[in-house]
Amino acid sequence: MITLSQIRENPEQVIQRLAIKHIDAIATIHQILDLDDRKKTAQKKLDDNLSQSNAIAKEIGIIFKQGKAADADLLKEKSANLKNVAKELSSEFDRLKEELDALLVALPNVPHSSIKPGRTAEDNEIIRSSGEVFTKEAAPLPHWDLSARYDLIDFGLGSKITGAGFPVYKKQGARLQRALINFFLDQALAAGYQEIQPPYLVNEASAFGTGQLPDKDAQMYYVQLDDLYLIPTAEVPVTNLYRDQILKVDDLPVKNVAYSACFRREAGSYGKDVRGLNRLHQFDKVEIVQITRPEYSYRTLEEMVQYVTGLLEKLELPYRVVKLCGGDISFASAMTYDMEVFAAGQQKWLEVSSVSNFETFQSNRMKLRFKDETGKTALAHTLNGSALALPRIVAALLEDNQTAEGIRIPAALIPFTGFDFIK
RNA sequence: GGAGAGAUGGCAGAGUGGUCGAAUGCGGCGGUCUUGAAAACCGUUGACCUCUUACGGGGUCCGGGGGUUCGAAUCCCUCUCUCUCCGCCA
Repeated sequence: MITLSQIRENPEQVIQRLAIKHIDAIATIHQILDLDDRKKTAQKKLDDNLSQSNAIAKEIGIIFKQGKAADADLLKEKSANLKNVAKELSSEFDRLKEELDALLVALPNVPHSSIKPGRTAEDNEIIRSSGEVFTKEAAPLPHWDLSARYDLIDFGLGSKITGAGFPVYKKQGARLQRALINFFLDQALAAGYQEIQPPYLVNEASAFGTGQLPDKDAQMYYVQLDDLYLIPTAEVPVTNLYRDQILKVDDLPVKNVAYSACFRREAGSYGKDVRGLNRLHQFDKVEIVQITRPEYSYRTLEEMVQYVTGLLEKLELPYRVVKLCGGDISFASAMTYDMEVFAAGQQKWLEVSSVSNFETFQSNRMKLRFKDETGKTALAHTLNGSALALPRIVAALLEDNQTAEGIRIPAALIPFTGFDFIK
């Protein structure tokens, strides 16, 4: 969530930036400032009251030690009166604090100054494209036809044992999937990331920390019996590893990579690009997470984009880098780049990675701080990105490398698959 | 799932209901000594909120929440987590 000091220091700027995300925050921001003032006043009153009570308690302690217990009665009465007042002051303070927090938690992150105020994905800015979009076949097939032809993925079987959106990978399809996971992890390791294997279920505090709660609770599967959420991305457990921590400067940057299955309910998205692997309830993803000092976070963001496009180049996939506009950027993000690959069979660009800088939005929620060389503590910046999401990569690999004889495997992947052709 | 024990500062580990934000040790930081380092010695070392231009105050925090009391790290209730034993089991 946005920090109070951010709002106090420059409320106009916060309002203007939120307008880029198409949020009219004028009333809310003024309400926040007003509540904050009232909260402070209430706190001062309460603190003064408690201070008096503390003094009296100490005095009574001394009297007791001197063995003059009877003399304490008057003070006791005085203290009791103070306590009655304190109760009211305290509940007033709590009420204001709750009201204030509720407003703060509901506000999305302030976008970076460079973010353009577009409405939809149509308005996103294409930063760069990798060369030509190739189509070797005259009439390339979509991956769902290819995976049926070569028996790689069985959607019907997944529906039978679970439901729609839970495909079963088979034979070379399953091996390709495993090869990609290993390839991505090895690449990340070589780039200096530390490997993590996180839990796939998280508690409420974790889901809140990265911003899934309370905003996107309909997106997560919830296990009611144990009050746990299935992770929609490894970002949630891997970032929350550092919740309530004060890191040393030497610990930064934290660079973690994790493979995990991801679970998304995708409520409300039925009928929209849901064919084949395009949108699933369960999918595999390798995620990179970084925690940096504020002054380095945007450099890190660019570096992460470079890293991800490097992967796409090794996979020989045509891609483009898209910078999201205000209307398309997520609740928690200050800046996001999407990487898209071209799937020849569908003649469509598919989003395979989303790399974001959250600045202090997540770290403020989870109290993730670092102590600089002068001994001052400050909120760290958090970033993450898919590197990469498997299903759409598989879709593009199948569609873009199809030939009449079968499907070619890119050279970089062959050591991991153990085969160079799908027949 | 059943029975028991526990949760204190970066770590280890004391703590009688009263001046305890908390002994002590280790670690960290600064200094003395040294050509330099180590050792030794001395000092210092939590987070958050808030008042004040400043100097400097006040408040909260001993796993979370609630209660008893003039006063709680210490007593009571409750939740969570950890450990030990038993049961079940990949």
